[in-house]
Amino acid sequence: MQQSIQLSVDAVVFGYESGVISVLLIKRKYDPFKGKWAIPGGFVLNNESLEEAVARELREETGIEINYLEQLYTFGEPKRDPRSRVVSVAYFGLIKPSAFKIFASTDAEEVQWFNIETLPELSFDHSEILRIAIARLQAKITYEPIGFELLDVKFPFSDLEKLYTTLLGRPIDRRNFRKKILSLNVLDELDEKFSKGSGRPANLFKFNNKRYFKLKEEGIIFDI
Amino acid sequence: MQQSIQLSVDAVVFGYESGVISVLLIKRKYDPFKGKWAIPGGFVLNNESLEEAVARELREETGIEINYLEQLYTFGEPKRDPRSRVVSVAYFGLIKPSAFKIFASTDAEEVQWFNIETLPELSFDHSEILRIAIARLQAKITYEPIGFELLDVKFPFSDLEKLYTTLLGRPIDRRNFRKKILSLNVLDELDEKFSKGSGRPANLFKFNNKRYFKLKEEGIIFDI
DNA sequence: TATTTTAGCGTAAAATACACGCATAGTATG
DNA sequence: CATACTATGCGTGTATTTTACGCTAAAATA
Repeated sequence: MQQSIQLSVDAVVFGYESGVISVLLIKRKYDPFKGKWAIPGGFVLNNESLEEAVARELREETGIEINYLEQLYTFGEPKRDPRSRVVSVAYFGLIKPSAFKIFASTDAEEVQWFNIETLPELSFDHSEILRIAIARLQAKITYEPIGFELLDVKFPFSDLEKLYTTLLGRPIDRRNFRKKILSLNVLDELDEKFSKGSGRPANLFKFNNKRYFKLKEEGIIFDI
Repeated sequence: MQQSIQLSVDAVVFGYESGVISVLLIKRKYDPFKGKWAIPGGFVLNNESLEEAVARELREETGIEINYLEQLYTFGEPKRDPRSRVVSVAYFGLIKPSAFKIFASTDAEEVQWFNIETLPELSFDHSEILRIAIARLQAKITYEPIGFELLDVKFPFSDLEKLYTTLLGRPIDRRNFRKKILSLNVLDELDEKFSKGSGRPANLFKFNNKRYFKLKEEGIIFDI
């Protein structure tokens, strides 16, 4: 018997801006689930790798170019797509929403960032995919430094702190957090001050790419 | 253009016995790579889930029944199969080799346990798959208790210790290891002694299933 | 009975995590 | 221009965990 399974890829892209974690969704232009929100994605072409496929679909549907997407999980329940058997390899990425202008095209009627606290109803099993992606994101910050992809190039320390409190969903001791992060030696302190309104102006920091990515590869486990 | 991609599953099954970690491989009966060793696996049927497919292939080719296989990674490079485009979802499992009698059938001409230190040349990109699986196994023991699946029901503490030294590839302090593991409260000490040759006989332990699986779900991180 | 072998307990030192006080450098206000 | 206010950033003591390692116990073997 001939196998008749189709293969797709999906991209869960998270963004962070001033205390809010959001995810990029598209409104589907065609059936099934026409007019409903979904994770960007689509079918893999015969001669492209999975990574090429997911980067292409993301670019086509949302306008976002992302250079690093990590494989999340492969979803293959026989009935997950009402049309036919579709197995989907989900990917996972982080960006600064401000760094890209999003625009809908091809299969997407609309593109929008959604706060992960207030998600709309989703197509297919995309709620499940998103649930797993959010769990991965939260697990990730306990074994990898995160921030480079989500923060501006230059940022005050409090931005990083806020990112972590948001991701962890609980307050952290500012003083101990600072000590721990600085001891990792992945931040370079700049000679620039930054002030937003009242309060003592903060020094700006930037990630030291080399040490940052070295640390990520080593997979440092650090409890916050 | 019609998509023409085939979907397969592969199962990397690790076993442990007296200081040796091994992996289950089959010798391929048909081309491509006829007569070469490979990870067990095969094509997904139209109406079965990925988990059902991998369990079935493993049973058919090797005789092993395994109830828990964890998804490892999906491999989708266009040229990984010389015949046509085949994307494969790889799974990962642990068993006690002694608990099953292996026998080759269907696509397998032979089945055999191989010490992971002395692997033969493998078919397709299976060396790459195995490399990733071994890395996962080694990472896993630092954040999850492992042993239940790999040891006998009743075992002396030194068996667990030996398993860990083997997996970690380095010696560990026996006294501290014992304290750490016992403090997890997943072992029940039995009133049975066990002696293999000279030396003081050891008490036997067994895993307390309930607490063991509870701990696994919580995903305890413990440095050895 | 002495020796060898493996099991298993305890304790001190070092490292790390945790809690929290307070000076500092700006802005806002009367 | 003094005073309050706000957020940054440094330091220090204490609890907890990790690490190192000494030593006794129980059995097989010589």
